[in-house]
Amino acid sequence: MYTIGQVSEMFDLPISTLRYYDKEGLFPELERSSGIRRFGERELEALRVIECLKRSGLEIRDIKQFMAWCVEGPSTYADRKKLFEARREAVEEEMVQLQKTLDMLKFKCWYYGTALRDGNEERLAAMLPDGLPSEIQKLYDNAHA
Amino acid sequence: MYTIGQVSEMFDLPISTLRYYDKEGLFPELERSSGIRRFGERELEALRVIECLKRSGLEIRDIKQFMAWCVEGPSTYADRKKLFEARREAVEEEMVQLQKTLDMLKFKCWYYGTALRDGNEERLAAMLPDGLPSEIQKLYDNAHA
DNA sequence: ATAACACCTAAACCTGACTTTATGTCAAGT
DNA sequence: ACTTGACATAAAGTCAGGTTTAGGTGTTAT
Repeated sequence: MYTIGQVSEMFDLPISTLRYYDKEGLFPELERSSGIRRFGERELEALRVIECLKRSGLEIRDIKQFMAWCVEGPSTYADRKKLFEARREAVEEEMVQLQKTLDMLKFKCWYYGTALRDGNEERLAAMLPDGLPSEIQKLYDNAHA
Repeated sequence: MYTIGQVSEMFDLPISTLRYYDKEGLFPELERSSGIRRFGERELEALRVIECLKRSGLEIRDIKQFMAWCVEGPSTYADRKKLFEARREAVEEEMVQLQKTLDMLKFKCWYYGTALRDGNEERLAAMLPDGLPSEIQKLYDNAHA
């Protein structure tokens, strides 16, 4: 069992954040001894899941719902599975978007590298929108698709 | 040249958001005729860049800085290039994180699919942390790395 | 015994990115 | 003339996700 300070160190999260999560119901079975929170393996696993669901874009209130399902037992397995499937789809879509973003950024890196060497954007302006070197053209097209 | 309403439709952004961007200095050379904003090709390209930089995680105030550099001219090519290189690194790192997140989500999908078929988590508990089917073990390990 | 720590709560505060509200201008259609 | 619709502004409001503050408890080191 760990104190809030130890968990804070382990997960590199401010103590205030852990207390906030607790207040929001993210550790529904957290134990206390004379007022002091005692974090067990259950709460550590909860934190791993919280970080995962947060990165997937889920809001705190929905993470709370998930934690409530965990307490409720086997009758909620289907709900929990559906939640993870939905998050999986959301993250896959997000990665597609990020790949486009990345292509735009790579294009802009090339663009300003070229502008810097040329000292102006005149040659570049003449190449747009489809007279670019083929590797660069791919980035440009993908980013603007 | 387009009105704010036309741009709102083209980019599927609320008019209020476009006015907010303008107020924040994201269209530093935006023209007006008798008080009415006239968006030109310059502003449309600015909006494309804004969406890209926002998806990369950049804040409005830093996007404003970039737009100011664009007005300043060729002397800021190096700054602009550095900005895009930094965003590129940030997005690449974000994709690594998202891939881990995705592996965790896939693992949880499998986990709850199995729990649902079993009706409980007992068999699963016995498999953790390293007696999982090898495909699943990979997801689990990567997610927890 | 007193100071230093680590913990506790409730409530106020903060930030970023918008959105809403209240009010007003102006051109076009009936 | 008057209503409608698109535009404008300034200022206030909203929301998520924390963080900070103010005040208190309980154990340990000097």
